[in-house]
Amino acid sequence: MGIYEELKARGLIAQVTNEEEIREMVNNGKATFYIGFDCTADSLTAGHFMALTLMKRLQMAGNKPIALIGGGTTMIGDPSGRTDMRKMLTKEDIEHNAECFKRQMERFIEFGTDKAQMINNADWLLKLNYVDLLREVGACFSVNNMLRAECYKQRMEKGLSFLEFNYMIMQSYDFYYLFQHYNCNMQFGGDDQWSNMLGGTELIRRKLGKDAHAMTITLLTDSQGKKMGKTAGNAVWLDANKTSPFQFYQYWRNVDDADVMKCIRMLTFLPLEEIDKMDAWEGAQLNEAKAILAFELTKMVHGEEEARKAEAAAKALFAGGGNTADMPTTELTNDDFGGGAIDVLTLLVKCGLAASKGEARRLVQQGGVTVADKKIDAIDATFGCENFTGEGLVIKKGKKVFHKAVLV
RNA sequence: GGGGGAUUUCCCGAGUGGCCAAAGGGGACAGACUGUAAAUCUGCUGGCAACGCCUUCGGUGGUUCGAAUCCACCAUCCCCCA
Repeated sequence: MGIYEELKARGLIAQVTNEEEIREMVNNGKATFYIGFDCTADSLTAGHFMALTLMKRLQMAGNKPIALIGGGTTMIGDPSGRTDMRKMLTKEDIEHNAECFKRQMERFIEFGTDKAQMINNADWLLKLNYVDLLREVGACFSVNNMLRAECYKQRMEKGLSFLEFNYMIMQSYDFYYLFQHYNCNMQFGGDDQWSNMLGGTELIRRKLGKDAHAMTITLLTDSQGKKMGKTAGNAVWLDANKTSPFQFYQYWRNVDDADVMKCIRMLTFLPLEEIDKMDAWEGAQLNEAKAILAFELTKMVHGEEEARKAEAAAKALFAGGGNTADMPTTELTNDDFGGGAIDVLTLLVKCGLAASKGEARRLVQQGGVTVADKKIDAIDATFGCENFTGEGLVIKKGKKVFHKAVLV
């Protein structure tokens, strides 16, 4: 089975410009493809992860990946799939973010002369001259067509600034540029990028009379149709400081039944035959599939050791037992124990388990707080400092949030 | 450039002088049930030294005993005409 068939079997392919030609290219390692990453934050997210795995898969099949850091396009802001305008980032922020992206990608994909390349589109986009650009590529775009593009649809109601309207042109220009200077003949991206990507192939055809290809990756959505990789509106980050390996593990450990197999298929590198066997699993057995998913992904992102730790921590917490070693910990000092003791509410706030004392109070009143295996039912409960020495005290908020407080 | 409309708590959205920390929904969080799942039901959702006090309804000033609500100016966005 060729890589193209494998991608298809994994459900990764959403749309392609020309299936026959693309299959031929990628299966024979003849593609030099790029995926763009706009640096809107200082860490990649679980959403980018799929693109990274795709890069890796294609690289393993002999194709040459180009990771394009969007130092230039981020200055504009992609309006695709958004209902509001992105916050404008400063140049300094963008450069900082680009650096962070670079470091994370390097850990994951092999870069080097004949391997993968990393390029920043700031190198050419920021130098563009407005009038020259208008004459060179502006003439090739039909505003009528652009307005019909799916990526602008949502914005026709709420308003679209001229700045963002130009995003498609910038992205198209990238492809045009890479095609000429890096022999890049294919672009990959999320399915929401389809119209932007077609802008590129169209530009190349018009300007150079040559064919370039585009393929989109199925967006990873849950059974409700929402994009995955977010918890409570916050992204699941690949940076261990922003989302700890344990939290990362837990995110995947807790996906819906309906989504596990899809995630395993799309995100892990487990052989397809193995996955096909797992397809028959149902009910509680899916719990095991979730553990596999979580372990595999944590291993890829944070390394095997961290993955084992996260797994062990999860087992210890949910299946009973002690291991508190890898639990998020708050260190308290004697100052926190004014009269030799600390009250629950303050403790919860100190540990970041509640944003305010009011919230802490609610948690306790609703029976959501357990300290050292005892449910706390009084909001005025206090704990003496002697409880926090040594191993410290384990605080449990709800069913899944564990935290440890120690006196130092 | 001219005319009209909008801006409310995490989000959507009611509220048009006191009864408003502000309806309703969504989301989040917690409880029950479970498999660390979903669905369902319940509670809860500004802060605090808490039957009270403080901060919030785009911004700044003003009218009033009293303003999310009225007035003025500013900002941002939308619609119509150019």
